[in-house]
Amino acid sequence: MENIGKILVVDDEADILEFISYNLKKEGYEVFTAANGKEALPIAKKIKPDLILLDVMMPVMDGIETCKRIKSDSDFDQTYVVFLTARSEDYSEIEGLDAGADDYIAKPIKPKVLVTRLNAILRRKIKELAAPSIKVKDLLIDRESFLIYRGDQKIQLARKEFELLFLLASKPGKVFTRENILEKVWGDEVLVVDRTIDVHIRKIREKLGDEYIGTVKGVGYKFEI
Amino acid sequence: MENIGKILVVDDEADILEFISYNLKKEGYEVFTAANGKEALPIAKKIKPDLILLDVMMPVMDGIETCKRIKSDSDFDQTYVVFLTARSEDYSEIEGLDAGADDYIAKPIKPKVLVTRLNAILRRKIKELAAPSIKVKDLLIDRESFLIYRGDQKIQLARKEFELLFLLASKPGKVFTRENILEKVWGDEVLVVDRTIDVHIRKIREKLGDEYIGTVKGVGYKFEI
DNA sequence: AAACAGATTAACAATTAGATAACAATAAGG
DNA sequence: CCTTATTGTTATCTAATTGTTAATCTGTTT
Repeated sequence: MENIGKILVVDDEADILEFISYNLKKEGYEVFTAANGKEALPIAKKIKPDLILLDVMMPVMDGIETCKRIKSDSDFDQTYVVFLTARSEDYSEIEGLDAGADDYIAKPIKPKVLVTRLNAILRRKIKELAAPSIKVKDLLIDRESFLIYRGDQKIQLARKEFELLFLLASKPGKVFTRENILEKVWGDEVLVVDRTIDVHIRKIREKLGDEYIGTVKGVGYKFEI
Repeated sequence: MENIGKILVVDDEADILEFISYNLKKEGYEVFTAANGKEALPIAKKIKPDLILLDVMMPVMDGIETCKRIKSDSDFDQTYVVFLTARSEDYSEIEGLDAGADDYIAKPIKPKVLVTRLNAILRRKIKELAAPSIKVKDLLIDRESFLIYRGDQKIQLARKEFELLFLLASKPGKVFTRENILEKVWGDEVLVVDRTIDVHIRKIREKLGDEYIGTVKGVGYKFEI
């Protein structure tokens, strides 16, 4: 569960703080905590979290206000803000998104949901920050245009195919297990069957030729060096 | 049956404690015991067990709570937690896995099942922690790519062959008995005949040459230093 | 040297994993 | 809303891996 990402959790209730903290740590995140907005800001400044999980209702400085301050600070351009909101206070949902939040999660919090959503958000972020293009062998795999260049030939892959190739090519030679691939390309919200991967591999091979992706029976696939 | 692994067993019933303890010791594990969660934590802190076997229903501090505390402590990142749960309380199964348990075993406990499951779990763990590549003699045995490099020559082994070579090479010079090898490479769920190992050894020798794996008659095989 | 124990080896059988094709469901675009 | 492309599933086929058996070989012991 090698997972990158620092998360700052802000809530005034110690129980909830602990509960969330525990669940996120389990997932492999580095977790920091603060009891209210006022406390949170300096901590955030210091640790530069990838994501801030913010309770809307807090004494001293509420979530909305905190979010506004965060979002107006260019230090936090790369930081996602996710609100925690009681289901009934749907008004805060609106206002929260107005204040610049990237997502919100309703209480009561279910660990699975929490983890899944945050994983999804952070995966998106990581992907955006990832190298925009990879050069391997005679290929240029370009995220910007979602095209594969070989010499002056342009090859168009469908999105999933592209992501899959991109993953394999990100570490040529390394064997990725199907589990690996599912987690990285599909994410853990989705449930797809192993054969699906095989089929996408085949599609890629059809378009590019067989020489790029190798099969290691009983283990997985790799980009051939 | 030189088996690595420290196990802490936590249950309030002395009978069960003794029963489990006896069966695990027989298997070669170092076994420690505690009567409840409160007792267990300091012991766990001290001995750093590889696995904690935790009864769900206990006075003083129940399994779920204990598990949560364990899992929120980074000291125990490398520790597996397995629940013991009466079949009927299937609710605890859910909650237990939520609390971060890695597996659970239903009572009534059958020694075979217990031992088999724990072996499997610990084997997985050991594999995860294993070095990704081994250099011996003129070989580089690489888990990332599942390839053997000799100079700039790449040699592809089938999976079982690879695992077998990897095992032997993980401790060059040490003689592994067939029993050893079966346990580590095949796992004890599977039942294969001894000659199978011989055949795999032969296949490896065919691909790599005879100079790497030595036979110690009446004992087993080793990687020649 | 005969008898034995254990290892090697070849030939074969069983199993399993992956490739592939055809199809179904879903999403995207006009 | 219809059409098309993408994405996902399933069933079948193929090939490689894995496992078994039995004959042979090697070395040891008596």
